Amino acid sequence: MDYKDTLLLPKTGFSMRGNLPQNEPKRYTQWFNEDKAYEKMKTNRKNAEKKFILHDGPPYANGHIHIGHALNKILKDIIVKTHYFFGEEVRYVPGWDCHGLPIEQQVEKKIGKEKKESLPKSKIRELCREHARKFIDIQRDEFKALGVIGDWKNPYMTMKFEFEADIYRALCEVATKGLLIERSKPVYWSWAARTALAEAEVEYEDKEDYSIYVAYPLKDEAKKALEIEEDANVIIWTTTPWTLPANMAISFNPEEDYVLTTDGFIVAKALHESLLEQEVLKGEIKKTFKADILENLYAKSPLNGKDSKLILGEHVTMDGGSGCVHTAPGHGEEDYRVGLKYNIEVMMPVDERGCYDETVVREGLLPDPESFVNVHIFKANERILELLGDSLLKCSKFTHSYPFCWRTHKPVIYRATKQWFIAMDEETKGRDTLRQMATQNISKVKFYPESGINRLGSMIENRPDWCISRQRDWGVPIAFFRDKTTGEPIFDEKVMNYTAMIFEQRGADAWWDMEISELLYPGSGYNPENLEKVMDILDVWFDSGSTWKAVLESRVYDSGAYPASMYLEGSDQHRGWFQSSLLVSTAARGIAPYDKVLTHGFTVDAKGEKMSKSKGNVVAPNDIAKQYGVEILRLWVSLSEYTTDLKISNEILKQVSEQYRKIRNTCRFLLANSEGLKEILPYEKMGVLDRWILNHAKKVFDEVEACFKEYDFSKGFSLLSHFIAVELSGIYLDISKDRLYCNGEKENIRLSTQSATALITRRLLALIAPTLTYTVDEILEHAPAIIKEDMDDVFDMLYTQMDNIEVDFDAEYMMEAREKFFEIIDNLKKEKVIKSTLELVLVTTSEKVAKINSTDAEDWFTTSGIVSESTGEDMGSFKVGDDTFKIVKATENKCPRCWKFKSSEEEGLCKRCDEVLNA
RNA sequence: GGGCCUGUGGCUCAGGUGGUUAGAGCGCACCCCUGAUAAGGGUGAGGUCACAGGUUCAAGUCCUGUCAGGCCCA
Repeated sequence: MDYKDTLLLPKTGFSMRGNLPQNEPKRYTQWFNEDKAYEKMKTNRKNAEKKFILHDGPPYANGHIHIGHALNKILKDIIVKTHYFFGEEVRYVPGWDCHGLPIEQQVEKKIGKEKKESLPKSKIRELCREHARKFIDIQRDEFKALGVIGDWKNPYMTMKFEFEADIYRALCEVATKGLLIERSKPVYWSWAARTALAEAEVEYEDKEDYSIYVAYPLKDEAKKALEIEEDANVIIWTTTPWTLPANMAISFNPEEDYVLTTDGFIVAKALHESLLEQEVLKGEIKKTFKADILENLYAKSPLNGKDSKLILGEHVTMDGGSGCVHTAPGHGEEDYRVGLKYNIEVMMPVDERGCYDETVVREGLLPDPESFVNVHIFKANERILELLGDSLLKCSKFTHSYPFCWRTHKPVIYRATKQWFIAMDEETKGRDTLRQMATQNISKVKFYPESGINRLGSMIENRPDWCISRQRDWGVPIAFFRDKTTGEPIFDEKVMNYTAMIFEQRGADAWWDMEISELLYPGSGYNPENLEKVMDILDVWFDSGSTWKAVLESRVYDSGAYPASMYLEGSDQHRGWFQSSLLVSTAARGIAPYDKVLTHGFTVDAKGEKMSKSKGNVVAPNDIAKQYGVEILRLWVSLSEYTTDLKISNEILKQVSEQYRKIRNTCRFLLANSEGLKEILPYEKMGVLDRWILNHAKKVFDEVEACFKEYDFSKGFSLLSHFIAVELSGIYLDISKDRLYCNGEKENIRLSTQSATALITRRLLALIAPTLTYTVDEILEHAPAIIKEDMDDVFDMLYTQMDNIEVDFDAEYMMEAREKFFEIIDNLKKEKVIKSTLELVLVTTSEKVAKINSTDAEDWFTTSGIVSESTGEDMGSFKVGDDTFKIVKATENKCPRCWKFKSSEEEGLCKRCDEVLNA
């Protein structure tokens, strides 16, 4: 007779394999239908004690998403859900960054430069808007395909009218605090196109230039500092003679040695030899000194006799030239920076066409200055060389890589123009400086990982004033009026409020479309004739830096509150969004916009190298979803140490798939084994093995919970995986089979195991739900009532801690015994002496074993008995402490039903099975 | 070149304030089961803790330097 049918074998509709790539999209579609999942999450936690608000950092609305986006959004989703399944109210409103140069360039590429220039600004902006909208739709679908849940029905976009108005309002707040200033700063300038260029609009090409060494005589004070009477000249080197009229200073390296030569020249010691070889000078070293003794003294320009300040700068290198750097703050980024430090005026004698203007006359920058006015700078080089006369120590030509305009393909120049800045070090209206306030605010933020505070802190400490103006079309205008007669901007609150109101209704396009008279509120008292519009737009970092206001504070979004609980982005955003948001929020409100900042690293390939198209090691999220399933990608995120670089490759994904399979199958078995249970057995009626696993699970789950609450998912999942593989699947489920399969349906011994299984399953599912939301949802569909309770789907789940129950079971001792037992068993099996441990009986007088119920004890080792003495054939023995365990062959017969060797007669049922069948 | 960070078996990760033969899971090899079966179980082999110095009775753990990699600047 086949007794198989009399057993209570596992039964479940939950399949072993998930067919994730085929099945995931269907479930996701249901979740996102009418934002059902997100709405349910909001409803279920209404008025929860705690609230967690994740404020989304906006991706740029251009292109498809890559694996980095996927990591970012999945991690956000896991964190939001972690808070959710632990019982908190959550908010997550995703958003997009829409303005900025890359989109403008895409549009220009599409319609061509000529057409772009002929179209009205509002038309171009409309095309940019279309482009952004198209990619927002694409990316939104791609993010949803990753199972990321949020307010997809009403995401934020920085180009929405209300949003543009709020960005502008944030700017007004900064202005009102007195932190908005105008100053000249050099930018890339295409004289051919008469426009400022962004970094991305510059291409490098070869260009032939002069290489000249020029002598600048020291003034008396400087000579005195050097303790010399005779004349001495600082030698500078430059490739752009035309910038010499704007020379304001000479920079020395503060660390390096400088020398005075016998022929009266001053150069860096490290370069003296090379200058001798080039025959720039002939003298030997007469005196060595550090440049700080010359600091703030003067040399004289050989061109115009004006003072040139001697200053110190870290940017001065020893890899060429003379170690004494010609410094013209109007014509170079580094020159400008060091100039700021020494309070040096920005001289800018070149107009937008690249010609000298009246400045050269007014300031006397050249001899016979009138003859230079309207002369193009590149045509002035030769005349300037001539004017230098004997001061020109050496002149040659060479070819080097030089920035060119990407449209006109003409060389560009650095040219100082008026720009808008947010002042870092201005003490206005009785407040600390922005830098001080921001630094203080950082100290109140909790960083994950903690090193983030150093990174953001040192950036705030060292950054220059924030230049927020751009000379572009696709952005929020710096919409201020300027008084034509005084040149002063008008920061009148009523005027600004009215402008903001217009933007809210018509978008920022109004700034281009409407007349000044229309933009002023009726009865403002200003004369439109005497006003002009500032036509610069805002740096897009200011846009995203304002999202705390435009999203968290806005009534347009159900986004939670300001400040947010957390900002979460890649570590590159220390430079970007974390900083811009901190500065705008601190400037406007005096506080940081976030309580916590969490950063993740970048995705790299198996070798730890960055992904690039040229290397061909790029992994696309969609390919992973199609090959492995989104759950695998999500599990990869949870298993990875995200604070550092994250490696991803086929091998790694395969490994993650194995882990997923283990989790899935264990859950399957858990479901199958708790099937049919009506209610949880009271703890005091449970068997010792069941009490042991409950006790152990409690310890593990508590620890996992603590890890997850600190966002340490990889550690939490390691603990969980270990528990699932070793104690749960490896031991407990294996040793429970006899009790579950062979005993009667209503027997306590069976109900006890089922109860422990159900209690563990509920918590286990809630712990993995933030990561494997899809899988848990699928599990619940097939879960028996005792696990499912009144839940409709995964979103009804709530994690609760397990009860603490005591157990009189020395797990460490019993584990050791089990390990030693199986060491011997392995040999017995390999030697073909036995096939199954059920053929064996253990003989021991161990007190620790004696106090355990004998059925539980034999199940622990999966043997047919544990006795204190036996006459069976000796198969080996082992010791735990002082206790001896002897392994012997079972002397009774194999029960055809339960396979234990406990039957008194051949082919006869054992006592237990007999009772079960005849009950 | 500067700032921040990372480097433990094939893979993913543990290793408070330095202290026994460096741990785990996965993978791999071998074996068992066929009543979780495109599952389950057992045993085992894998590590110069990137490298080189130093501090110390003692260093994966502290210090210095080098190399490799990442992000951000210049």
